[in-house]
Amino acid sequence: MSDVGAIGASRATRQRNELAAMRALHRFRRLSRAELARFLGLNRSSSGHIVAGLTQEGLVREVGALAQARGLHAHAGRPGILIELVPEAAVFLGVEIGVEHITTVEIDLASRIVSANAVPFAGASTDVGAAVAQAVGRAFESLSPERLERCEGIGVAAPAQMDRHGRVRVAPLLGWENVQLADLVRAALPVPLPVLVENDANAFAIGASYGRSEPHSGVALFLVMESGVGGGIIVDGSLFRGAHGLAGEIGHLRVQGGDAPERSLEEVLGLECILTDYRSTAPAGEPTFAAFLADVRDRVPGAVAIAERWARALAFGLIQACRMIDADRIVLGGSVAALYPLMAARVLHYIQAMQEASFPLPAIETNDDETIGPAFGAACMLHQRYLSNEESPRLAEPPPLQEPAPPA
Amino acid sequence: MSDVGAIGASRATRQRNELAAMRALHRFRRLSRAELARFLGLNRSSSGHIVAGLTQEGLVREVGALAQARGLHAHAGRPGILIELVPEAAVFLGVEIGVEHITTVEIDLASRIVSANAVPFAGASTDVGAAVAQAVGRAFESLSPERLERCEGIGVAAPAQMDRHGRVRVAPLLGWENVQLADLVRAALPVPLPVLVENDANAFAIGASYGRSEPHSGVALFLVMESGVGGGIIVDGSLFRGAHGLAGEIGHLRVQGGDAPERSLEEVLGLECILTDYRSTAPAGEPTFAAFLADVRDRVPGAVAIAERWARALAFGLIQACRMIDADRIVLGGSVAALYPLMAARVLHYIQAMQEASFPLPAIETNDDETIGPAFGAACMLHQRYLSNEESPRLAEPPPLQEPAPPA
DNA sequence: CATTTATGTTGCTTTATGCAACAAATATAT
DNA sequence: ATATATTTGTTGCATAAAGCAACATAAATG
Repeated sequence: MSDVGAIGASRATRQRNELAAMRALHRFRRLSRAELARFLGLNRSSSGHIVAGLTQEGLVREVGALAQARGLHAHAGRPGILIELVPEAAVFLGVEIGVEHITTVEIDLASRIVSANAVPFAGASTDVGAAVAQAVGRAFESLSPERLERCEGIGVAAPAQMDRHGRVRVAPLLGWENVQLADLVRAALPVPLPVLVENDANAFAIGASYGRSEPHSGVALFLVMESGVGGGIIVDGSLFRGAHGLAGEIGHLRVQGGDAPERSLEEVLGLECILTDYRSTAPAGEPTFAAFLADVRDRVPGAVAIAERWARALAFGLIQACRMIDADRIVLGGSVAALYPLMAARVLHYIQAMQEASFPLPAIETNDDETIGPAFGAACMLHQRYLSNEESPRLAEPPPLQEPAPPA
Repeated sequence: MSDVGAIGASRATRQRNELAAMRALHRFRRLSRAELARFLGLNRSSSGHIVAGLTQEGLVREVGALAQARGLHAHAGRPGILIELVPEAAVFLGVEIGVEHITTVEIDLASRIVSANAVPFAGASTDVGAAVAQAVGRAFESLSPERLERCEGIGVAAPAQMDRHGRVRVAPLLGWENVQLADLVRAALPVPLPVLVENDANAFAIGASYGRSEPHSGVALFLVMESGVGGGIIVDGSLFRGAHGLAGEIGHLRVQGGDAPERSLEEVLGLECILTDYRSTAPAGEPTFAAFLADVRDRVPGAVAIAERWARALAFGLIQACRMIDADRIVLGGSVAALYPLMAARVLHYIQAMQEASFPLPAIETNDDETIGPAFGAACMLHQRYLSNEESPRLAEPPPLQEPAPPA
């Protein structure tokens, strides 16, 4: 049953407040008990109790006797003892099953990357079972027994349409269809663990928006532009999946061609289209994307024309998207995103030309943190779930062992 | 500060659980204490305490000694005493400031319409202050003193872009610009009350989706097609506003014209476009929409051609929208929606023709409940807020009066 | 050095939920 | 009709979490 908003026994209240405290510590890295109390709206003594409990569970600790903000805006008063999450207290795994690679990431309780890894993988020619086995195997390969014991879940990202129950409707790039992916993953685990699966673009969006100290309150659209174009929408810090997990799939928008028949935006914005066009322009040898970028930078007319077309299509897509979801922040990722800085002015020009002035313009950035990707996002999903109230693995723990009451 | 997930003192817990109980009673109309306990995940005795408290506050009552489901699936066991909300316990007002009318609605604690009213109004030629004064005046006009005392808020809907602080950026149809609408409304109130303002399409969407016993879990897109075309998105039962309250504004999508220059979908789908085209086709006298509908029904070629163009544009718009927000339910409202039943097959045909088979199709309905409109939705917004935990007016009440503790 | 200010801790109080037991009211079986 | 089973509503009592107030502590400030 979904959350109906009721609070149960005292212990449930404490559980909830402990998780709220941990979320606050995750967000702000370090807080004194008093700051925590203020942020949570609780009494200082309650905050102290909660920290004591979490400390005993090994989930938080006092950071070396460091004290409060000195220097600028120095306070009078006794400095607080800063508390932080114990990073080693938990492990979350993320895997991306891509078309060409399997990428694995391990993050800790502070949602920081402990290790990351990528290996080549023949996605299109591997059947689901083998792919999952290989991916899960990779994820657990380098996990020491102690960390395995601390593992709180694994997330799997793949270029697939999946519903909220972990069933894959169809994954054209991998040749999957109608697969209970979550169950397959569960079956492949060395130990029972919480499992989440998610579309790769959605996972990317989560990863790219997770853990900022001030979660963007608004609507952010994350695009991943490679051969295909995927997208994910983050609303007030959490993923908007849509009814079937397809929200934000901007790549399938119909693009208006004054000349050609309808095409999907993906066919215009994607790497393949760019390289095909580039090949016909520059017959010399190898039409790599890097060479194309260089040509655009050097203002080679043919390349510039292609880039111009790209910019116009991107502008059109972003406008259509913003009409619907009213995003105020757009983040471009994937290798093709490198083209954006060269064409930013043109894209903005087209955007302004195509819409009335009263419509608020979103901020457009490129994602330059290369460590962030679907695998990281998949791990973050587990991290987020672990720190959330609903269906938290911790809530599913057996009731805390109590010493048998001494006979009175 | 937004909700950080922490729970305060015992009294806050009770408050929260009381509200959860009221939400459950709103959703299911009548529940026994035991059913309520099961639904909330609380103990039966706790449920009893909560019901006792709410009864004393006059918010719920036992419905005449009616008992449990007899007849089909009859139970053994003592029948429960059904509890229901006391409808008269609260009043919520909703007003729509339209271009041609001011509509007012009064609903009760069960979110049922107590009274509704509409008067002609010259929206475009009235300044904001006068419009607000007139609208608020209308809303309170027929409210008896007792019900005024029970009034828990007023919602105002208008065809305007507004942010989440109640500021209107621009409202072309009313000639407003940069107005602090919420403040104006507050100033016009006879007594201080919670105020919410919302875009009319968004308010319509809330009204059309509110109070169903099983809130649609998924994404629903509500369209209002009149002279203009507005839209609102409901996700799992609550409004998705977007970053600036513009989400779902499908009317401003760019439509691909094989022939004409770019147009907004509104210009193609709206009443005006239809009537203009119709006028040029049927030169005889008065080109009303009703006449147009009749002609379409009679298969008059000129009218059918217009309707066909309309169906194609609608299909295009819906597909673009569903690409972005992945809706699984679409509800068409406004007077133009009457055209849909005649063209449903064509619209579906175009939709299927325009997208690949793997994309799940949304269900499309027309809204035929004429009582539902932006004014009702605006009132529902207040109702929803009243029963929600965040910023509930009830939480802002002064602490319950306690008899001074008898000196021990 | 005294003062001010803020932190962390410690008993004690308040209060909401859980539990167990019981009476009440109905369906079902004998 | 009677007995049994089942479910409901109520009532004390136990548990436990948060609030409150007071106090010792530790720094900044004058």
